[in-house]
Amino acid sequence: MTITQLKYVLAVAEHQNFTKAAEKTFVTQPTLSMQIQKLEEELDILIFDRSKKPIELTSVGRKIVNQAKNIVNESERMQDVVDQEKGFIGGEFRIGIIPTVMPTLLPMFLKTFTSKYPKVHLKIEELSTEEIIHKLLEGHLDAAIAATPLQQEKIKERVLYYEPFVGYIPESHRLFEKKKILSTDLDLDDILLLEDGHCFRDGVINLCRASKMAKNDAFQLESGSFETLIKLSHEGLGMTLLPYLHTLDLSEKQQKHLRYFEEPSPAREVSIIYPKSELKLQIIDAMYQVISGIVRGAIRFQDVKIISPI
Amino acid sequence: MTITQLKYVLAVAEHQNFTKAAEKTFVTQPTLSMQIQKLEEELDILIFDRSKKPIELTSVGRKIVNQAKNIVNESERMQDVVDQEKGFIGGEFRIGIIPTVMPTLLPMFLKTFTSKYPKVHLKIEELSTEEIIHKLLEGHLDAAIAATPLQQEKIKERVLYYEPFVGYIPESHRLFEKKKILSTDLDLDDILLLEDGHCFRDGVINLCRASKMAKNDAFQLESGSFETLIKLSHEGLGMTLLPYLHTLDLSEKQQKHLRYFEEPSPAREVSIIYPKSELKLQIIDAMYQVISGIVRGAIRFQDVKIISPI
DNA sequence: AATAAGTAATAATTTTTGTCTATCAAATTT
DNA sequence: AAATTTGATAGACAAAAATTATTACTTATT
Repeated sequence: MTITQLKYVLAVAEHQNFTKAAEKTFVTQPTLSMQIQKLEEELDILIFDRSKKPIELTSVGRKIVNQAKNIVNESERMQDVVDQEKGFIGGEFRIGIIPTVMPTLLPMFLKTFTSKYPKVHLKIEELSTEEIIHKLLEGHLDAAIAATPLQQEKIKERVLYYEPFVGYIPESHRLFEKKKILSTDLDLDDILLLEDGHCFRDGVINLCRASKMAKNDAFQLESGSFETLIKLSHEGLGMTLLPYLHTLDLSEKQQKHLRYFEEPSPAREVSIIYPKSELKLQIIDAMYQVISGIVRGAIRFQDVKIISPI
Repeated sequence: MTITQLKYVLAVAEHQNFTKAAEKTFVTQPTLSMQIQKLEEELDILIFDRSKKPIELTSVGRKIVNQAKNIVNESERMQDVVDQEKGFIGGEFRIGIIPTVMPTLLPMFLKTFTSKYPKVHLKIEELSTEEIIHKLLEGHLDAAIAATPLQQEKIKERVLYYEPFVGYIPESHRLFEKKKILSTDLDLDDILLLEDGHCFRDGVINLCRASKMAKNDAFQLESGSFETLIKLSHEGLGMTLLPYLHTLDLSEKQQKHLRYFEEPSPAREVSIIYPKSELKLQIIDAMYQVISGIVRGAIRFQDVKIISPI
């Protein structure tokens, strides 16, 4: 059994076709046929059911593919181990970002980062906190940006910035006339929330819980984007809360609806998180430096009270 | 990079000597030299410091060896995956057993098991619960026998038997005259305990805690074996508690000092535990059958109250 | 200091393996 | 029925891995 053979198996399993898999692996089709046959012979099982069109995995085949993924994955980390030691900043870097951070933070640092570290090939994915934790632990991500603290034993956190919550209040709302708002002013029943799965939603709920136990009505409008929430808010359906960086993109007209909290303002903690194995720590360091440098200009320091995202 | 090269690296790292490693891997020494050089060239680092005698790993080398272990380990599991599917019962089976179970249970089932499943090559290690959990998760063990429940997310448990605690009371002791004892009779301050690290010790402490919060004196005799505890007990240093199976080996004279608990007797739950990946499930099944069959004859069913081992 | 033993690297050679081109056979599509 | 797609097979060849033989160096031993 060789790593090459396993890669061939993975390619064929993915494309369900020897010829296409051969192209992708830059060898000829007979090479794949023979090497896979050799592996099947060695293990004394059939990995593929070639009678089906397109080709299918056998039931053992599926398990073998899983194990092959493990092996190939681990083998690809060998180069990371070496890069780590050399202090080389480059190679593939897979990073996950939660949806409520993605659109504001990404444009801010992406250009700077890629021009400063051209050898790093970024692969960015928008993922929920839950998916991020899972993928970090499985080794499918090198790092992620998420709201913290997460209290995950095998994941390290490095705080990038504290992002205050800002109220967005429609003119009809009871809080519109106030200059500054307090967390005790909030009532979960008239706050528009993001849909389930967003940790910013959970943060808001925690914030309200902290002041008073507001009952969550069965019927409540929820949306996947802040833009929609703002529009719904204008329809008089209630106020909403935005993360500070999002408020920077609003029109002047919209800015008039913003109401900041009295200090200490409730805020979310946004961190770069990564597995304790600390592979690619140099790239993580580099990204930390770039992002915190940029955000330092965008968020003035203030006294905040961190709201848990979970 | 090939799996073979990694195996060569591991062999040299283990023996700190190319020639010996070559013998162990059944190739000639130049083969190792060349293949390892090739790998070093590919990764563009030195794995071994050949100037030292005996040869040493470089600092990158150590990390590479770690990663190589991962890869080789995973690759060796491929055969397990296949065996699993074929229902083949054989191959290497690495099992860990806690010290307080080892001497009583092992002789009971070992003969039966090996004669029933001659193709299984058992590798048995005596380990603490902590070490067992660690090794199971790292893939260095296929299964283990330990006191449960452990509430480990990634480990499955299958109860083998419930083993009552039995008091061993010296003649001078206040409880010697009682026919049956109660957990409320116990006082941690006059019970001889195994030394730290044994989960049976923790079980006893939990049992006493459950009845009353006895203060643990600073000076307390502790030992690594029940045999010593019994001797110490005879010296009038206090009573002790034994797991039921241990009491079967005692002399008639010693048996006179045994005092059983009123039902429901406190007991420990002993289980065979294994990773959720469930490789080698057939062998685990087989072992479960053999052990629980044997123990069924040795421990009569009774009403018990399980004491947590952690 | 000379010699022997041990150890890893190197060179030359042989063996094995991986890949390629060319071709075939079966299945699928037109 | 013909054409196309797809995977298996055969033979040739190059690359890679392993072997034997040898060298260079270090460490013990006399």
